[in-house]
Amino acid sequence: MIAKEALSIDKAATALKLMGDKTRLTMLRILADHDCCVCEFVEIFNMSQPSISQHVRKMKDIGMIKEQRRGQWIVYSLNEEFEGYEMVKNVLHHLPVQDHHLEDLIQRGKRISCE
Amino acid sequence: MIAKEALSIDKAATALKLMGDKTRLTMLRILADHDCCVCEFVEIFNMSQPSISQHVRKMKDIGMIKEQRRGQWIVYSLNEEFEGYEMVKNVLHHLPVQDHHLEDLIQRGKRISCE
DNA sequence: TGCGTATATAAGCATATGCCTATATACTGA
DNA sequence: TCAGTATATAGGCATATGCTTATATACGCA
Repeated sequence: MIAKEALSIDKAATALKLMGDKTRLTMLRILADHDCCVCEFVEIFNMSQPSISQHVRKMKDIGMIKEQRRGQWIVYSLNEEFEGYEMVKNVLHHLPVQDHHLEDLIQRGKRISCE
Repeated sequence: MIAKEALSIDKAATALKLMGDKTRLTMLRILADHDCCVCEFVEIFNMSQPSISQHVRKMKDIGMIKEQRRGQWIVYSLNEEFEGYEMVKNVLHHLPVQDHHLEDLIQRGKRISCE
């Protein structure tokens, strides 16, 4: 693996730095199982909407996640075309499932995206 | 895997943040194959000795790498006891081998550690 | 014991990061 | 077209980060 599809140190460091934030890392772990929109993240993290938007933007800017407009909402998901996708997936597999956040959303009637 | 040996988001984020720096990530990729001491890193990165020491210290502080005094030198290596060791190893496997740095060291007669 | 080499720590500085509030833009539906 | 909801951007602030130089500490050897 190492030789053929190795990711450059630079690109990997950029991706890892983004993953090194607790909020973004949790977002990514959620996205590994469920697409989400910004307003859902706002509910989950109890954080201002602009803060969430900025986190999302950073990950979108490097291609780590992708967006898809669905009516009024913009739904985000992991980008399988991302050069570091395999690495990201690998990392996320070491982390605990974050379904409780989604279940909480549903209970509060705040779940938007339908998959 | 996910359930049993999952790393907490907090701990993973801390580890990933440290890996998100190009210098430290390169160090780790080197350490995946070879033990190294601080003065070798100083040569490799062409950076001040205190800067290298600080990078090393951060990784040592969270247990990601370990030290072993060998005479005059302190040799660093990946810590297999580190809770996130598997994740770290996994990430490093996605990166290109950094042997050229070691070969360069040897050519310049600056290689210290013997393995 | 004292010099030379290796490493660590302290202090300072410039830049990066993450959060906030205020405001702009985009889409939906009446 | 206008109100309401969702998202993005701008600007500001406090803290974190990475680097440097200066200095302290630790070890090996004459």
